[in-house]
Amino acid sequence: MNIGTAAAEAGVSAKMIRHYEAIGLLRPAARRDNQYRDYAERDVHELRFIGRARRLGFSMDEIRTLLALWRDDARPSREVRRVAQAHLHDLETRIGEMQAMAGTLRELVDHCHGDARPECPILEGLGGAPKSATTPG
Amino acid sequence: MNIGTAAAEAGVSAKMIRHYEAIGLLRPAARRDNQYRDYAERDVHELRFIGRARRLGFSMDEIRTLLALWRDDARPSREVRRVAQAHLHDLETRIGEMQAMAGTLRELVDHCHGDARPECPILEGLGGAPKSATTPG
DNA sequence: GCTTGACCTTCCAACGGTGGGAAGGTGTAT
DNA sequence: ATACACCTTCCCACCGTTGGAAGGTCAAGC
Repeated sequence: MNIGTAAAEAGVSAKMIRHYEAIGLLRPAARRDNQYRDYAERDVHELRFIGRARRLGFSMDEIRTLLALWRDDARPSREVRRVAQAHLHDLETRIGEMQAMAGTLRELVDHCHGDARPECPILEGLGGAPKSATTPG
Repeated sequence: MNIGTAAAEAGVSAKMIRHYEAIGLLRPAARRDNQYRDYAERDVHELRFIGRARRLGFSMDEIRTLLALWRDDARPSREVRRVAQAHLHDLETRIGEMQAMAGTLRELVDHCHGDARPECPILEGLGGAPKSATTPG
């Protein structure tokens, strides 16, 4: 199966497949006489694994680890769980940070009239005084 | 004031200040005789603006727009609000996507025993069948 | 045959935002 | 004088992905 077909079946771009191979995430694909990469069902399976992991936000390094565990029939599920949980924690942290951003931003947006007048709490919030001390009385 | 001092006061790295200048986000800084960049209070003010906007997740392009509006005393607050709201929407979308990721991941993690046994719903979830059709009965 | 178009190959560069570091000049304190 | 902290410009790296150039190959149609 050509790289394009494998890509379509796995839900990953051909470009990315070559990239994954280049960075050593995947073993070099088999080649036909014409140098075309040749993929079998099990390769597609692996690519699909990568695609799903990416879609869950795992980093390439994490995926590298997960792939190794996946290939090892005797891995302890403990190790897989550890990787996944670490990433989940990471995700939750980032979500929290973004929610804080969004909260602050929403507050600013909510206080802005959004009309033709120049007064704008958003810009004031961004450019305002750094410390609450030197506010003139 | 030297770039390091300005950086410290504004909460932005000196490296970044030079970068912002290089990409045209900031007007070229004044130079002393020794070629050192020289910053005044109002420059620091501007840098602080950028730093805050970055911390709220605005892109460089959005900040470029916001800076222009900020400098224009006659801008309609409507325009500022539009930019901020668009970014807020963007943030919320991304938060939603990450929450979806986290939700799926948590489900997988919760179903994994996480012990010495190799059975692992996490890997099964990542590598499992793509379509519900060809499941052998 | 010969052309067209879709596919494949490798290689190189870009994005956004930040940081690291080299190689050299300058300021200041002792 | 010497040490050290700071400044300058420059180029490179990260991450994951995409785009394109320049060329080879295959399958179709006429």
